[in-house]
Amino acid sequence: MDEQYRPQQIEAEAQAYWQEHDSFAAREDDPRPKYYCLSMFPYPSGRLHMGHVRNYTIGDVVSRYKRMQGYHVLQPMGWDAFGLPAENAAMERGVPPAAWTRENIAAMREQLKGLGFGYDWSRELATCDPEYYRWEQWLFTRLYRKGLVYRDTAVVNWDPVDQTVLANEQVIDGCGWRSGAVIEHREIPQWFLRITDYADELVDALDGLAGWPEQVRTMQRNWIGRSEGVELTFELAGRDERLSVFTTRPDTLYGVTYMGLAPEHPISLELAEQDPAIAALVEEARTGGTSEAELATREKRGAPTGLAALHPLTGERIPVWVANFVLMEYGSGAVMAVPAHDQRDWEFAHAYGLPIRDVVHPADGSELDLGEGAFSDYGVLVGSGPFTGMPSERAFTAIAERLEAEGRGRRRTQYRLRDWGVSRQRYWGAPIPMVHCEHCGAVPVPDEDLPVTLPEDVEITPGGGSPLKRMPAFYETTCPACGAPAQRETDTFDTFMDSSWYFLRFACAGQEGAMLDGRADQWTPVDQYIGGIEHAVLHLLYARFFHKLLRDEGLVGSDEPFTRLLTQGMVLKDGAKMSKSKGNIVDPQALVDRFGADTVRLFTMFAAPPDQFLEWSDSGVAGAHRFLRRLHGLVRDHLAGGPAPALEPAALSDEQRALRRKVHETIAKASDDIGKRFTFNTAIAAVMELSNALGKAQGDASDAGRAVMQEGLETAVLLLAPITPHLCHHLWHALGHETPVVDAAWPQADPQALERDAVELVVQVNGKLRGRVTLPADAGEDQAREAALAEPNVQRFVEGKELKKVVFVPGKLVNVVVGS
RNA sequence: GCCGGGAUGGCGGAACGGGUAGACGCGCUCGACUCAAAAUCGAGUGGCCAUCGGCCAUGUGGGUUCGAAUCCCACUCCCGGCACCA
Repeated sequence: MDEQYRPQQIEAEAQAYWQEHDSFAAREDDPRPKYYCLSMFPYPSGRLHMGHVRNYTIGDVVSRYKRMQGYHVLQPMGWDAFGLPAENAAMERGVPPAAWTRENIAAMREQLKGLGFGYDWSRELATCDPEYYRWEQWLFTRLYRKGLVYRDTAVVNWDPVDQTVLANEQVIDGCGWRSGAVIEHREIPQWFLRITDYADELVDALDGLAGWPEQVRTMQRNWIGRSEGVELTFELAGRDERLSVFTTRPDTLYGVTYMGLAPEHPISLELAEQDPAIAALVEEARTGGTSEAELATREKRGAPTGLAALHPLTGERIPVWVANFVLMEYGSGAVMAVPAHDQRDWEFAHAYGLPIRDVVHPADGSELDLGEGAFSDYGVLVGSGPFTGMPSERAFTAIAERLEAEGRGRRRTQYRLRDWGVSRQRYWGAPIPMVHCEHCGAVPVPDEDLPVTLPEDVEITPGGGSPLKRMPAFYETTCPACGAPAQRETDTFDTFMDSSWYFLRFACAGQEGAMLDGRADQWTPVDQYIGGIEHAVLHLLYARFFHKLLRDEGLVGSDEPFTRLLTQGMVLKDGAKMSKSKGNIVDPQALVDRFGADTVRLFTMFAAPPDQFLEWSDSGVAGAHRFLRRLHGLVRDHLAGGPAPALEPAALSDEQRALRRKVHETIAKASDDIGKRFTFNTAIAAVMELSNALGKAQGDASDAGRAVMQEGLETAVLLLAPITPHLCHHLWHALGHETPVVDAAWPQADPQALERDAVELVVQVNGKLRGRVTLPADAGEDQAREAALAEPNVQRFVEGKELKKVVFVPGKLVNVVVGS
């Protein structure tokens, strides 16, 4: 064995071994139970960043651990290859997006291999491959025929200078990032998927996702936002139109003191022609970014219309205002406002001096104070005509029934979730397989004409919009239905479409005749999915939706795609997210080159539990490297003594027995940490403790001592094998094993080795630590109490005081409670 | 603004169903080796007082409990998502 730890050499050898033996190929005919471990595939931006390294190290550790546990593991990798950065790079460097993307993929693939991740590369895919996106197009045409796809208008960010649609991230403070022009809202026709048809199932099934973090399930639940309420209509005095509003609080109906209209509402637009205040609101609503965050943080403003709505139960005249916080896109663009019982309505009423009328009082009879804000809890109704005195819950039903009986409203379930707009006015994405014909309308591209291939030899210019719109060779076609000249759709799919089913395609690699085949159900659902918390809602919701669409197409048998989910935290440097603009980027490749992949993997897993932030530390990396060097040295020094004799547990000294207990405690701890809790950092800490203990025992050259050392070193190597696979591959061979560690079994703790004959109890007086006592492991409460009270320092604090009680926690502590 | 999360020594973190706060690592200090430095190895390391030992301490302020980093209430700051970044 080499005197020095040489990671470059060791890692090259291990990687060559895995490649030569095809160690990570997943085969369908393997008899072992399957385990599908999936990490979110990357956008090929050019180089791996620390977030990737962290994500993929977690996935690889889980995969290798499961493999050692006897599972047949599928761990694939691919590329989420469509997206905006490729178009930006094309503009900046004049390289076509396809060429730029494929170069990036090649570079990043090499980086992943250099990190030693155990992927089945034979299943690699890139979403920009026509053989991938053709099936997405195929599915879209199926969904179209089923009525799950429709065309409607949607608002986009329009840059009037660059004459192009901008993404939300390209809008900064309401202005275009390149042109600086004030963004305008434009309504354009787009394709939508009816995700709302699946809203109930998507929200109900969350309860069954026991392997998902509660916070992600909560976020998805809130995102879908199912709420029960009443839709009711208000007549307008002197006009034919009615205002339809939705409320989740019909019990507060008698507290309505004004109505709110969205600035884009037809009535607002009509009044704006006469009323400058309303016109200003309409103008403001037409400009600036369209993101919810941007709209929601605008200062709440409004203007009176002079119109009056008639209360559906009392006939009272209620003033109608145009209010910029009412969104046209949700519901009907109108709301009823109850300032006493809704915080936003309260704030608006305060700002404009509108009346606040309380109609619900706290159920416990406490005073209602509306001076600081609204009271939005349920309570008991007051001043509500025949409903006065009812609790909110009963009034909800009673008022809803009354409105239904009078034909002025109906109960309805509303969702915050909106249908999924999948059209993008961009070039670098999968073409939407539709043809627009003057005679036949929108016609899906027939199966035999798929894929609609994206032309790759293009020039992207700033402000030019999608080059597809300038390519007659692409868009000029004939109608598949009537044969007349027609135009192809030039919009492309949202890239979330691409990433919503890739995990299924990995299972069916190489299938040319269908989107999926029987292998999909053999491998999926994914047993463990790992990725960033930033995908908690959108990607993970869309993927769940797609899985159900594919199920209903008969392509998969399961209801949900991901059994367990691990959401990993971000990698920070100096307390901030790594970014080019902050100049705090750490390049993983430079560290791999300097310390080796094992060091980078070890530090990444050691520095924090996976779901928390990871604060980057250069000296921490050096520390991880030192540990590996010490481990290498321990094995080297041990082997210098020749082969170790067989272990005879009965013949060990007390010290040897204690060391061996440490070995088996470490197995128990690391197994729990890695297998159940995913706290790799504490598993590593435990192995470090073991390694420190082994280092201290190096002087013991007796047969029994060397046998315990051999067992201890083998254990350390096995426990670290998923985390630092290259070094462990090397050391495992050095320790005398013919078969590679990647195929070794995960060690089991020996219950006999774990036995102790004495325990230390902590003694507290009134909850404060005052001493410790050591007792036989089988000592009972009486014995513990006696020993505790006899402890000299304890006596000092108990002396002369009334003994009130003694709390005994077996194996842990004795708490003596005394009077003062 | 709305939804979700976080805050523990000089730093990253540990404490797993309320029971020894600070495991493990980094950094720092001292010592060994060396002409010297680096590397390596050994010892120490929350703050304050001290002889055994004590007092204080887990973002802030309250509460529950024999006992709270952990549970409850109210806040502060930081972070993720908000539907066209991926």
